[in-house]
Amino acid sequence: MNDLLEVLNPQQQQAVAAPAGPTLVLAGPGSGKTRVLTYRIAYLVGAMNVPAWHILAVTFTNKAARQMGERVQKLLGAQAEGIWLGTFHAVCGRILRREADLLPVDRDFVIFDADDQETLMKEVVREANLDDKLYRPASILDAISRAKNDLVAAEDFPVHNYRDEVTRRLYLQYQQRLVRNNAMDFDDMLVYTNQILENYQVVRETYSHKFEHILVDEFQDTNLAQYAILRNLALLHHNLYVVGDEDQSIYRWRGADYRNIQRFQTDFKDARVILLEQNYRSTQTILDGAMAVIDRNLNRTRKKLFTEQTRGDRINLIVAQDDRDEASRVVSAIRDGIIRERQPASAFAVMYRTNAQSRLLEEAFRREGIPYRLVGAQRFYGRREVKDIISFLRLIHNPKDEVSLRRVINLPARGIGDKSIEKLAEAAAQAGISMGEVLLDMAAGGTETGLSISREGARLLAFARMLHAWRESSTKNTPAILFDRVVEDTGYQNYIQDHSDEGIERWENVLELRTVLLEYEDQGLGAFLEAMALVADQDTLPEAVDAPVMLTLHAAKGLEFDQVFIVGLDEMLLPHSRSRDDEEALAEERRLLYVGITRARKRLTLTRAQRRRSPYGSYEETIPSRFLDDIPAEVLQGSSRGLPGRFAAKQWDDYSRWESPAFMPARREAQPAAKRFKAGMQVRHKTYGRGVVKASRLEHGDETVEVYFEGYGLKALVASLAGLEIL
DNA sequence: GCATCGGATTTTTTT
DNA sequence: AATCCGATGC
Repeated sequence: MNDLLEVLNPQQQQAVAAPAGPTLVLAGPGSGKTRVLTYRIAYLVGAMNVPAWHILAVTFTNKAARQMGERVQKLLGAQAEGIWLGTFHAVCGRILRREADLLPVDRDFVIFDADDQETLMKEVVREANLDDKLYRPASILDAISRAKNDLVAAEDFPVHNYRDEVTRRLYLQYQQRLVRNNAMDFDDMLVYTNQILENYQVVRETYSHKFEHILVDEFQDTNLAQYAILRNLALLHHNLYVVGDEDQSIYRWRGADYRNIQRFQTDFKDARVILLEQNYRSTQTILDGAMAVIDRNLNRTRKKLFTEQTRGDRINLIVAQDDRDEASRVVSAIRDGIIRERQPASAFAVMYRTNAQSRLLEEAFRREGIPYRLVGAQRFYGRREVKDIISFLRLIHNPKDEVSLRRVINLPARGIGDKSIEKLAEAAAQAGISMGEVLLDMAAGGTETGLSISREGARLLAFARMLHAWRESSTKNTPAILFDRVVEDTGYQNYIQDHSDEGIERWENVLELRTVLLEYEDQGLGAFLEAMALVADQDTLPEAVDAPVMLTLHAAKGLEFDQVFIVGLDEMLLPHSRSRDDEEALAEERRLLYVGITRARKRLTLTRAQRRRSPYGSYEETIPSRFLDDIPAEVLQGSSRGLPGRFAAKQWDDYSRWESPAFMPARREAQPAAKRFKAGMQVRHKTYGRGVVKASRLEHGDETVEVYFEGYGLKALVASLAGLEIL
């Protein structure tokens, strides 16, 4: 055990070997957080003799869970047997299946993903005779989700205006529908788990007795529901060990509340607090840039990140002509790194704010013939054909799943249209059972509903018999055999293979799904479906592939790369336009950039484009991200910040409301009426040193000077900002 | 019941 | 630009 501690610095040792009791580890980026967590687990088992099955470790993403699992396995081997380690949702799923008797749904409940939720909500809205333009299902669901994250039940939904009143009604309806579908959504998993812990003393005691030690990663991203669960689980032993960094809280929109860190310290007065500040990842230059960005945020504990590494290269700034140019410059920089500098391709990562930004990058990579890895985005599991097949399987597993039933009952087209489906729905309503159950009843020869006599009944009956046969098959055969039957019986291959390239790709996806299914031969269909619902972010490519990675800033959390490119440092993108009038949201955008910057080990490149194709149509001029202003010139190199556009009078008017007041002063006053510089002048710049003016022009009410600096090359500088000294 | 066409509508991040 | 929705015609 002692050699375990030897490789750690004093703070890490203190954290790993902390005595039992509530503990809060505030860990800056790259401070060895995951290491501390895994070693802590090893320490509990090895030094404190805690059996692994008394330990619960919770993470946010599957990626993090997998990573931690592997490391713990390596440290402990067989001793790790029995530990509960997984995402919040996976852990809750496990508890809920075990305690299903206490739920309004049965053990075979399915988990509705965002698509399913929207389908269901659309129906609820329509049923309520409301306009789905006015009450957009997505936005209603958003409100409901927020309520659930705050543990607010439908009955308690606060009503301040008419819209709230409507939302409340829809919330109530939606919950009812979920139960009727024997389903729950992601948020329900947390809400239900907390409910049974709160309401049933036996359950609470069982689990809080079982989990002597609870460890939580990314604690700053917990929402109230998650916090409540943790508190209930830790009730008996109080051994809640949480690791987090408020500066990396980036899931506010999902209900995360970094104030849980403060809440924790209030609820557990005796909590030990340990600070990890030494960074083992990045160069000091990168850390300086990161701190300069994050220090602008208020209400936080200021941390001083330091490293023993060298200063390293400056942060590179590329200002591209337009977004396409931006993508190709990033890709050619990566190509140079791979070819000229002989860096492994997987040392590079490109990060962006929105998934949509990956498209141009993909195209650029393809133009250069460089293979790449795309994390998340147009997810494999989101593909239509994949969802189709999963819907069949889900319906077989849980016939009450009406969303799946409606999706597949006429797929491929078998003459069952809206009319027939409505008849079926009516029959179900009258019999007081679900549509799927009506079908199964029909297949079994039941005449209870009298549906099978009518003309459309014949077609329904045919489908019903198929469903019935599949159900039989599912109890006797492995999931893969069932899968084959479904595909064959429905003629699904012919349906999607329309001889186009796309059709072939679709079919390949179906086959790919089958290979995933093979891994669940032993665990069964239920486990497969649960994994499908919860493992949506899974990368579809094996990690071993040596290729650059493209991913969102959100997906980048917890990862690190030698060379990081963050693209799109423009207003509207980063910070994103949606956060424009919300201080808190803006602070979160800043944290997002901070997370991105601190992923870099050796080199960091920030890029922006002067023009961008708007998602709507034509090109639009951009404004440089306000965050660029915060990075001190001493740590930057490359293009000028591309600032001229920012002060163009016209744009200023359009976008002035964008600027927070604190950033506005001084700069506008400095507009010169005439040129101060002309070609040939010797000047001095505080970063670049001595240079010769090549050209100067008045632009957008400011003076842009091109200066040639020894060792840096030609730079375009804005006179009012650059602080050029004429020699 | 189904296919096709045209018009309207796109609001970020993920378990 | 791309996708979704609805209306129309077969």
